[in-house]
Amino acid sequence: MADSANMHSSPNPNVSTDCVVFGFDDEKLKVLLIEQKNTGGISPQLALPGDLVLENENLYQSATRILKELTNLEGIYLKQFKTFGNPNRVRDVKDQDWLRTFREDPQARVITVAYYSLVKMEDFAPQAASLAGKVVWQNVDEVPQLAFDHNQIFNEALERLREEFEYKNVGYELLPKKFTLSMLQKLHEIILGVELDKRNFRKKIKKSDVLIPLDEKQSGVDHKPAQLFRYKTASKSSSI
Amino acid sequence: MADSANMHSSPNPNVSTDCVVFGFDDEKLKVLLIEQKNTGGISPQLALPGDLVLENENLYQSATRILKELTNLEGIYLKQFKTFGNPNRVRDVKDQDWLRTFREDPQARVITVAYYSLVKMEDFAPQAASLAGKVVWQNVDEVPQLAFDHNQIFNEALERLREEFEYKNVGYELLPKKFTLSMLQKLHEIILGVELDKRNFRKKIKKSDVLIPLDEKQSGVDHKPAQLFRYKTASKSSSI
DNA sequence: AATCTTAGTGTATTTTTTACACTTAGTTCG
DNA sequence: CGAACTAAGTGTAAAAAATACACTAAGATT
Repeated sequence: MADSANMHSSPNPNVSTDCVVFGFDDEKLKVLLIEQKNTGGISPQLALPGDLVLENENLYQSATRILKELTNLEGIYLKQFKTFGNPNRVRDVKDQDWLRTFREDPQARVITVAYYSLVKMEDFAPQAASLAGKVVWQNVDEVPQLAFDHNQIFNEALERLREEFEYKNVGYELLPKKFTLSMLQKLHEIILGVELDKRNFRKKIKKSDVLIPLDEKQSGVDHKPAQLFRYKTASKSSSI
Repeated sequence: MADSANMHSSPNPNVSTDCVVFGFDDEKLKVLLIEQKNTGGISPQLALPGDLVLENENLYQSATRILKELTNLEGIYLKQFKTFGNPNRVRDVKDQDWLRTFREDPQARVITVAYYSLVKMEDFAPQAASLAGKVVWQNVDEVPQLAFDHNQIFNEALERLREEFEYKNVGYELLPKKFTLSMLQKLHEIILGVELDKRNFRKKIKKSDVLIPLDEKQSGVDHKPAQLFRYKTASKSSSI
């Protein structure tokens, strides 16, 4: 089947993973993007962090490795949400291979498995590395045109993130280990774009029974420190 | 990076799609499986219908094409739900290549994009074709050991199907065009494994406002014919 | 005309969700 | 060291949603 173009090329597609990392501070929901290293004067294209899957890693390992390599972020729970595989989603784009360390087969299409995540921005300080010249936190409502079909991937990730917060009523493994109820509430407000009542929110969370109170309080704040919580680890095997 | 094994093999993975087609009659929820053509006497292995993605089709096209080729089912809405890519999920298995028309690179791993669907069994009559020797509707609570990691894929599909019915309260594009409220209720009961109250069910559906009553009634029944409905087509572009 | 089968409908009770305001613990500043 | 500041933490009443429950209606079959 199909002996196309160059000699040693197989028809097998390249497979990559892309990460849509959402970050929140006390104001806005943002998304982590990377920027090309040496832009020759012209406006640099932004993209989601992503790269090809290696031969001996599973998809989740690939996503975490690549995120670490490009942005130095580690210890983040990533959730697979969709695989994008239009035949021309990457192949057509000529001069944007800076986003991939190495196209195994430059003739072949690229199918990408997309993951998303959510982090508190102040707990993580991404640093550009490898092929990324720069990393930026971009407001989700001000995302410019991205490389490839990354706008589509981003949009679907945002949609899924919001669904996750509406149906299940908490963002499960998507948060740092320890957090306060106010942080959690703020998060819901930012993501869903609504204001919530403090007492009702706490009632609901309590009843849903997904949090465990820790023997520990917030520190380093100039007011009454809040109780810290963590999620009950249902610990879904996230290794595929 | 990795110049492994045989000469013309690239490290690019094979990519396939697998379909978990759920069927319901008035009793049970079933899943469509295929069986090897010429089993040499020994017990034949069952598997989900699936095969490699071709060079110039997108993933959704691939899934529908393969489903048609193997089981002759057509016009079914398929929903992508997860991609499975453990490095050894298929490579290790020796004698089961009957499930793939042609392994582009027999050395390389196989990453599979999984879809699920739901059909009313009487509206569709699957027929084995191509490499499938036989197709069977298997009760979801009596699924035997399947090829590869297909049990895992099946289990996750079932989980997702049930979630879909709990959170959104209807199975959107997953059903045939026209149906009665009793059919829809029966479906919910079968999928969720519970009994529902007729009046309350109708109240809820009515309020959720996802159905449109048609100018048409059921025919061919020996009792009062029921009103037919269809879904409001939000018509999500399902082409990727 | 009588019988059979599933369609189709309303109300009272319980549970869940919402709206709403004050006290408490710790920090900072004078 | 006390006063003032800041966010944490808590309960109750009203509204809305979910549940439990049983009969009449329409068409087909005898």
